[in-house]
Amino acid sequence: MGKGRAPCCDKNQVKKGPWSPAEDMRLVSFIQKHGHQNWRALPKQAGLLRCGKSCRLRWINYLRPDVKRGNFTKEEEDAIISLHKALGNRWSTIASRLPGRTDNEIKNVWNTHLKKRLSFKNGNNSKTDDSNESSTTTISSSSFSSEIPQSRKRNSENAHDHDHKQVSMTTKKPRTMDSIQDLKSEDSNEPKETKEQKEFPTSSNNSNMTSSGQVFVSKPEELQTDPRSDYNGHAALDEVNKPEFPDIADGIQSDYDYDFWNMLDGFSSFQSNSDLHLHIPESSYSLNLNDSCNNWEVDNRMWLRYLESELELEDQ
DNA sequence: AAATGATACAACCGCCGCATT
DNA sequence: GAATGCGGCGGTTGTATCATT
Repeated sequence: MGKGRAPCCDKNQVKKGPWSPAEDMRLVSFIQKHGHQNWRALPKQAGLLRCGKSCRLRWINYLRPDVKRGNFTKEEEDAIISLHKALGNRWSTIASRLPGRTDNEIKNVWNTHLKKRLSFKNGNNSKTDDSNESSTTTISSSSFSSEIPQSRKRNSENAHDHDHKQVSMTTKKPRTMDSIQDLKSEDSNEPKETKEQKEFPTSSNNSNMTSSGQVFVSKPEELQTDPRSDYNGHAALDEVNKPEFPDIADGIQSDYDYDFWNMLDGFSSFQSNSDLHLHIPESSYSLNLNDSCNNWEVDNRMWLRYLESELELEDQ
């Protein structure tokens, strides 16, 4: 290979930085319909001005239906610690043992909490940070469980007019995920990590996908939005439905209203009512794609409709 | 109230390994 | 067997937010 690798995408033609809600919706919508057999081709097909890798990453780390967010339990942390001891920085392998957790997230937790905590425990109380950490050791486990988050929760009133480029990074809105988590936790005890993880060593395999990558819908609640900003939901929905997405790089103002998240929180009820396949057991993976396709397409439409109605965006 | 530092985490980058041609 | 394409992985960076001074 003397020529070196061709870049995976034309860096000048792709958008970088945080994902806007509209992009998220578009990606979710596309994957729900078509799966993700080819990441490289996906952005084009979906009308996204993104690198395929970026799409993949966004999907795996954030938009996947079964991605668990926040609320690292003590057990999970302990598992990470012991797995890291055994495996080292093989985050994806570690992630495969922790259903719903992504390698990226685990990596972050390790780097920001566990590593410090361990070094402190090991007597490396090298001072400030560690002592800090010690006082917040509760944090590490519960930092993700809603104690700390309180403090880190975005304050919707603080709206400065930030460039929307930080939307997703800052719109973690982690706690809104709790509602999902509740739903998910219903079957979180399923033998996921046993069979699945042996067969599917990578973190991406936790998702409710068929072998072709098609996905049983979740609500795009995972969408990162900025509660501070005044999101134009209609625009986002329009974008999703548009065949082309030419100006996504600049055209989408990813501004959500904080209420939007509350609304999404409430969505769980809708979801359960509508039999949305938020958390399909592994056995469902074997379902015939065509059979399930229509169902979740309908679900998807239902979700969009619900969203529109909640946003009062229904066609008038 | 403002400035500064620390923290958290989403996203990017580059490399590697496998599959295909 | 070599070249190429793609997905995946791990390390690192950038920046919003919170805490402290």
